[in-house]
Amino acid sequence: MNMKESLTIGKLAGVSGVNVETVRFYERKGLLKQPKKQGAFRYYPDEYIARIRFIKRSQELGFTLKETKELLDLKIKNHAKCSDVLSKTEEKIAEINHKISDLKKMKKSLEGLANCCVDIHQPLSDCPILECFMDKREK
Amino acid sequence: MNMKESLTIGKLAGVSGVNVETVRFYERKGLLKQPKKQGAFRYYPDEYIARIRFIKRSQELGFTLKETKELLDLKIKNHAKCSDVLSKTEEKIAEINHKISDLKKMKKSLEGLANCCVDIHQPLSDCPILECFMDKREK
DNA sequence: ATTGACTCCGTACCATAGTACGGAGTGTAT
DNA sequence: ATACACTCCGTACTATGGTACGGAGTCAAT
Repeated sequence: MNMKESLTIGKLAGVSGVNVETVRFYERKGLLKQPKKQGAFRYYPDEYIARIRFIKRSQELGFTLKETKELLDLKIKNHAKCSDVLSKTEEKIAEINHKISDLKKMKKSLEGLANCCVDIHQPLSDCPILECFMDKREK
Repeated sequence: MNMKESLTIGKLAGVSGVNVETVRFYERKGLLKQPKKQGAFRYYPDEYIARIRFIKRSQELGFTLKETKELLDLKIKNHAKCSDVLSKTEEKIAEINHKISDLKKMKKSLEGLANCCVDIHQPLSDCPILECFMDKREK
């Protein structure tokens, strides 16, 4: 086996930007499946890199490991179970839309604050971000 | 003091959707400041409700408590320190933009999956979401 | 064939974000 | 005035998401 091309756990962790122990942890949690061992060690296919990066980013976007696993498990195996996948997928899309919408509200609120810094004449509430998820009517 | 109108810790927690202990925890962490006690108990102004809700939602959007505190602390006290606030605010806005952009990528990827369920003739990769943060060129 | 870096695996530890507990005190309703 | 729910505070425990450790085994280069 050519050591330079094969992806051992250490190299996988290195290029994915995580710790070796984290890879093992994800395996235990079922987010990564352990590849068949060739001899005593495991060698990983390249797509594990994208998988690990997805996991990290998904967490930064507010999904737990459990939710991230659900996202990664969304795939069609046969068309019989398609409706299951479809409903779960649509649920996740709705959740994502809600996140995007709330992030946009936070952003607007922060932009208001920034404007106020630029233009001294802008009025500003004490802590503008506080109100960002409130309905216009409630303000 | 009129018990029905004053916001004790239990009522605050109740309407904010968190545990009493969580309110105390946030106080210890500096996310909420302890209001002056009237007698032996604390009574909270109404804006604490919005504050706690903001904290919860901010976490669901992938911000840690520390980052959430930074967001809540973004406010202008005097125009001298405006440039500090401005640069931090712009940093946060950039972070939010990045989140929105990645969530949109996830969403597109899931929409592709959903389409594939609807239209049996759509081609589909094994786990479409895996590639969602990749550059078009890399695919 | 030996060295040195790496893997394996179990287990223990860590930080973050809460949650629970329990005894003492307090507020208010009856 | 007494009952009862609620507050206060410190401390201990929990779940999630990792990190660290250590002894044994392995790979591949010299």
